[in-house]
Amino acid sequence: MFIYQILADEVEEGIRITLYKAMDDGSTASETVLVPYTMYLQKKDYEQLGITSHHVFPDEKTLQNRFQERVLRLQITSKEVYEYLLGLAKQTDVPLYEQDVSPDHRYLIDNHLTLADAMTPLKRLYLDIETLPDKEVIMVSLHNADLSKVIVNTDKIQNKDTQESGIYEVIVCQNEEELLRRLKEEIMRYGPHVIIGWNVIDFDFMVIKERMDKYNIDFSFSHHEGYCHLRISTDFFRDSTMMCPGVLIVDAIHLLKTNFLSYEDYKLNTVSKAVLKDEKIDLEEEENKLEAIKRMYMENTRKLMDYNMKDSILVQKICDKLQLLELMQQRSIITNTPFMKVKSPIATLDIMYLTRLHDRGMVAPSMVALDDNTPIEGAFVIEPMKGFYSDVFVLDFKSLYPSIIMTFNIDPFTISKAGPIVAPNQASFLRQTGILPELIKKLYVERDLAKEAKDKNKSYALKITMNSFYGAMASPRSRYYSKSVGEAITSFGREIIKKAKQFIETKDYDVIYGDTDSIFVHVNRKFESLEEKKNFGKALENALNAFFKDWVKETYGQDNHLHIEMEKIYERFFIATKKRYVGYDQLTEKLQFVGMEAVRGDWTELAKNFQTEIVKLLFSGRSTTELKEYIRDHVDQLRDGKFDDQLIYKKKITKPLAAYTKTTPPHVRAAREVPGFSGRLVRYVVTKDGPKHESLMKDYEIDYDHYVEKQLKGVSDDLLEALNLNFDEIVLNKKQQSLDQFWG
DNA sequence: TAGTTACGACCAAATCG
DNA sequence: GATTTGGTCGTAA
Repeated sequence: MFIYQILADEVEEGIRITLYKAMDDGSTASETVLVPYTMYLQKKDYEQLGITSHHVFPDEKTLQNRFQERVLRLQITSKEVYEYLLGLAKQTDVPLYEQDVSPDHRYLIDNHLTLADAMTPLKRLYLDIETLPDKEVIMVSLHNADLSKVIVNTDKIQNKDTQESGIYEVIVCQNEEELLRRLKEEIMRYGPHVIIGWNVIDFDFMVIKERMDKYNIDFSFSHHEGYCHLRISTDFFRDSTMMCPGVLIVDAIHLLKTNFLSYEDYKLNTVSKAVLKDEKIDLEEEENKLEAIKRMYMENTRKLMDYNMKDSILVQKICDKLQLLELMQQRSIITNTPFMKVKSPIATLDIMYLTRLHDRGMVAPSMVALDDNTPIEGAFVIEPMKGFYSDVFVLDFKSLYPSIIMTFNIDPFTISKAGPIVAPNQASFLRQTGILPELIKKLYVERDLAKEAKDKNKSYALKITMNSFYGAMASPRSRYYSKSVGEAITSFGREIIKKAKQFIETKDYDVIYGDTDSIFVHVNRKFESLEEKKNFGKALENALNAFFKDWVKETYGQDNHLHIEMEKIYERFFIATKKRYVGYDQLTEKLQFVGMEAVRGDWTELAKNFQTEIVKLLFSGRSTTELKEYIRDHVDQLRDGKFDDQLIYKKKITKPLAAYTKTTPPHVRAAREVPGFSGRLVRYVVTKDGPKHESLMKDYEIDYDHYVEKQLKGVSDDLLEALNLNFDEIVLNKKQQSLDQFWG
C-alpha cells in the first residue's frame, strides 16, 4: 500500500482529509476522515485567554517549546471558532506554534501516519495529444504496459486509413467533442494513479481543458469527488500545476529536473537520444511543426498516429529506464512526504523534523518573515595554480555537509550559548544528539543497506534526501533557518578543506586546487603503473582519514563522520581558473571538462569542438607545430564557411523581454527582432549587422571576424597562454607565411 | 506556491581623463 | 578612446 495523495478540505465542522492509496492489487482506495482544526499555544496563554467554547478541546499530551514552557494543543471543531481564536491570538500577541503547517502535513505529523508499507507500483498512463494550429484536438495516444490506444478525430480527413495496426488499438471519433468525451471515458475506465506526459500540463491538459470547456464537458478524470484544478502559470518563473482528486498529473520534464538529471535541452527528441542510446528516432525538426502535423494528418493519418503513439512510448521508456516514478516514490517514502511535494526540500525537512520533534515532546515555532537578508557565507575555493600537470589526484569528502552535521551535532535545537562543540563561526552546540544529526545517521544506515542490497534507486533517493538538508536549512523560508547554524556548517567546511590542504602540504605534495569538498593533489614523481598510482592515492586517502579522525576526537571530543575518498586520477590535467578545468581520468578512462566552454550550453558548437580538439592534441603530446597548424587550418575553414552550421549561440531569457531595461544583451536584442517571440531559448548568430535570430539570419552576412576573435580565440587563450603561445601570433604568422610565399 | 553561495565570461553602459 | 562597473547567464559544488 502506498498513499500517493492527501487532500484537505476545510468545512465548518473541521477539516476533511482524504487519503488516496495505491493498493497492492492495483486498485485505488480512498478514505475520508473529519479532523478538528488544531492550534498550539502555551498553557499560560491558553489560561489567560480564558477560552470557553464547547468547540475547543485542549489536549492532554504534554508538550513544550524550546524554553521548556508548557504548550497545549487545542482541537477545535468549528471553523468559525477556529478563525475567531486565530484573530484573538494575533490581537493579543499570543505566540502560536507551527501555525503555518498545512492541514495535510498536520494530519501526517499528528497521526504518525506512514505513507507506505511497500513500494506498491503506481498504475500509470502515458498521454500525448496532437492538435491543429488552431488548437483543435485531432488525436490522443494513451499508453502503458496494459494498453495502447490512439483516439482519432476523423472529422476533417478524406483519407480514413485508420485501421488497426496491431501495435495499438484505434478509436475513431467523428468529431472533436466525441474525441474528448471518449478520452475522458478511457482515462476513467482505466483509473490510473498517475498520468504522465511531456510538458503535459502546460500543453496537453491546457488544450484539453480549453476544448472541454468549449463543449461544456466537465474537466475531471477520476471517479473521486472533487474538481480538477489546472493552474497555468502566467508568471514567467513559476511552473503550472494540475491537481486532480485521486490522480497525479506529472510532467516527465519535471521528473528529470527534480532528480538532477540534466540534458542539453528538454525536447523529447534530445532526451530520448541521450537516455535511450540505441533507440532510433526519426522525429524530423520541422520549420513549422504545427503545419507539418496538419499536413501529415490530412495526407497520412496513419503516420501521424504512429508518431503520436511513439511519443507516449518514448516517455514511458525514459521513465522506465531512469526509474523516475520509482525514484520519486522512494523519496516520498523516505521523507514521508506526499508524492507531489517531494521536490520541495523545505517541505520534506519540515515533515521529517516536526515528526521527530513531537516524538521528543516538543513543538517548533511558527514561520516568521526575517528581516536579515545578508547571505550565509558559503564554501571556500582554493586559488588554483594554473597550468598543465601530469598525475593529479582528486580527493573528495563524501557528503561533506551531512557528515559535518553528524560529526559536530549541528541542529537548530542543539545550538546553545555555551555548548562544548564550538564551530569556527563561534556558534556552539550541545553533545546530546540533535534531531537532524540523528536523522542523517539513520538515513546513512539505510543507504548502506540499500547499497548492500544493490538497490541503486533507493540509494540515490537517500543521497538526494541527505544532500537537500543543508539547502533547506539555509533558506530563510525554512522554519529551521538560522544564520549561525548555517554558517556553523559552512565554516566547518571551509576549515576542513584548509586543514586537508595543510596536511597534504606537510607531506610535500602540492595542492593545486580545491573546491568546497575536494582537493587536487599534484604529485611530481614517476609512477610505473596505474596500480601504483591507485595505491598511492589510497594511501593519501587513508592518511587523511586517520588525520581527521584524530582531529575530531582531540579537538571536539566527537566521533568522526567525515570521510574522504580518492575520486579521480588525472593522468593529464589543465586548470584554467577556479571552477574551470579539464583532465583525462584514468579511473573512468574519460576526458572530463568541468566548467569550461566545452561543457557550457551558451557557447557555439564551433567553439566547443575546437576547445575539445585542442585539449586532445595537447594531452596526446603533439608538437607545437602540429597545434599551430590545426589552429590556422581551423580559422581558414571557418572563414571558408565550412562551419556555418556550428555558429549558433543559445541563451535563455530569464524574464519577460520587456523587463530588460538596464542593458540589452545580444540574445535579448535578437529575440526582440522576432515578431511574437515565444519560449525562453534564443538561438542567434552574430552577423555584420549584429546578433540576429536564427530564423532571420538568411538576410545577413556572418561576421567571421567575430567568431575567430570571440569563439576560437576565446576558448583557446587560457590553454595557449599556459604554453607561452598566443592565438593572435599563431594566426598572424600564417598571414606572414602566405605573404612570404607570395613574395617568395 | 520558493534549497544555498561562489565564480567566471561576455558585453553594454557608465565613467574617466 | 580607454577603462571600470554592473547586468546577465550558466555553471561548480
